Amino acid sequence: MLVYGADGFKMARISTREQILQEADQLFYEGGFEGTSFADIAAAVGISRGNFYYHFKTKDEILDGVISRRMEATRAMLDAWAAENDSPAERIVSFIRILIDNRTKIMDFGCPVGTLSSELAKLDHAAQERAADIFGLFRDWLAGQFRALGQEERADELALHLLGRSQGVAVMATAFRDESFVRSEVDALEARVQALCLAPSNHQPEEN
Amino acid sequence: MLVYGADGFKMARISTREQILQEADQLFYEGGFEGTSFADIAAAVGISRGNFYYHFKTKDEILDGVISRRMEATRAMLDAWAAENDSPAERIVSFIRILIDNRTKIMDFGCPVGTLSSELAKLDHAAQERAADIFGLFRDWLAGQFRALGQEERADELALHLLGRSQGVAVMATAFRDESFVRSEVDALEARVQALCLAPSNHQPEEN
DNA sequence: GTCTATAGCCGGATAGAC
DNA sequence: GTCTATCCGGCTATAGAC
Repeated sequence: MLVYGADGFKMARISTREQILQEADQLFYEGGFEGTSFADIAAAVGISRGNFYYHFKTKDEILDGVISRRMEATRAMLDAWAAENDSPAERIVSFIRILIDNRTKIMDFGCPVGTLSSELAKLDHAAQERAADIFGLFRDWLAGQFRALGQEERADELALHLLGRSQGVAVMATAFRDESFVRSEVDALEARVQALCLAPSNHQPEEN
Repeated sequence: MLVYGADGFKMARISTREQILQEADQLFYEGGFEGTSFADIAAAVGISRGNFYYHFKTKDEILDGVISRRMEATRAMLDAWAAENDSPAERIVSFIRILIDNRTKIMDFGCPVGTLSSELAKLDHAAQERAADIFGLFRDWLAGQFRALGQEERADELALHLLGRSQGVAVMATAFRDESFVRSEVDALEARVQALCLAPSNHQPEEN
């Protein structure tokens, strides 16, 4: 399928399959997996439902593709954060800042990873584990940064804690549709990372 | 509808309406609102689908009833915690402990309040605000306890923080199906409350 | 690769007998 | 209050023409 630029001139060749995954990714985020129908995706892409099945046999196949796509995107984002920042503390702060950068969407739809994982858990869906693997990427990457900060022993614990904190922020921001809580928690988390920097060898006090 | 006890003798009269709400409450928690059909609820109650509509005209009406039911249950639980414990610190610890007491269900289905609120947000459902009001009950009650602990200024902030932490724990526990993280976070939160007790007048250090 | 047409099922919702 | 029977629409999925 050909996709034309805004000037109607420059054009890029994006495979229909890729376009389906792109739209499905967004729709699954904004409307949930169950809440999104084939018709919704087909309409967003601009193809017929019939054509759809040429590319994906079942809805689960699309979900699988969407999760793979998110895994790839996550890896790329983590690599970029590592490349853009020299210190592990700055890298961790890059992670924390996604809460600020994406606050509007988070208030409307929550965290893409957390909400998908929770929905699939309730559906008792086989792909729930794969969805949680996206959390695994963040967890391992964050643990690596904490190790580089000198937190050898507690690296994984700190990574899980930070992931959990960010999930809590996302859920509360969605529930109350309030961004002031996002900001105060982000400030507290950033202060925490700074404190770990200054005294890396033992347990750290934390303000919130 | 008559409900017989295990001995087949003693019996209690529970209205069908109440029984529907009871089953719907559990099914919405375990399978999600969208994931639960009228047929599911009717089967759980043991009535026909047709009979159903005598009690509730629409699915949204059931949701409304379930939320009201949860509000009532929450108020009763908060009152009980207040009655059972003399100190505000012990009351707050009662709240924290629900993560331990319900850990098995939380690992399977997450937090009933958080997951419902997130699902309704994605569905852009009118009842999302009412679902968040359940959080509001916890928020206000916790803030009251923090005020009693001498945290006049930061009472609401601390309440929101604690609510968010518990939501983060629930999401991570569901994603990784791991309860060790639940325990370590609960320990950290309890220690935090103790610290607030000992030095109530200023910002508190926190271990996690 | 893309379309139209359609099968077959299941969802919410209604009518009316008992 | 409870039932059976039924409508209608949307859903996933398939068949086959172009």
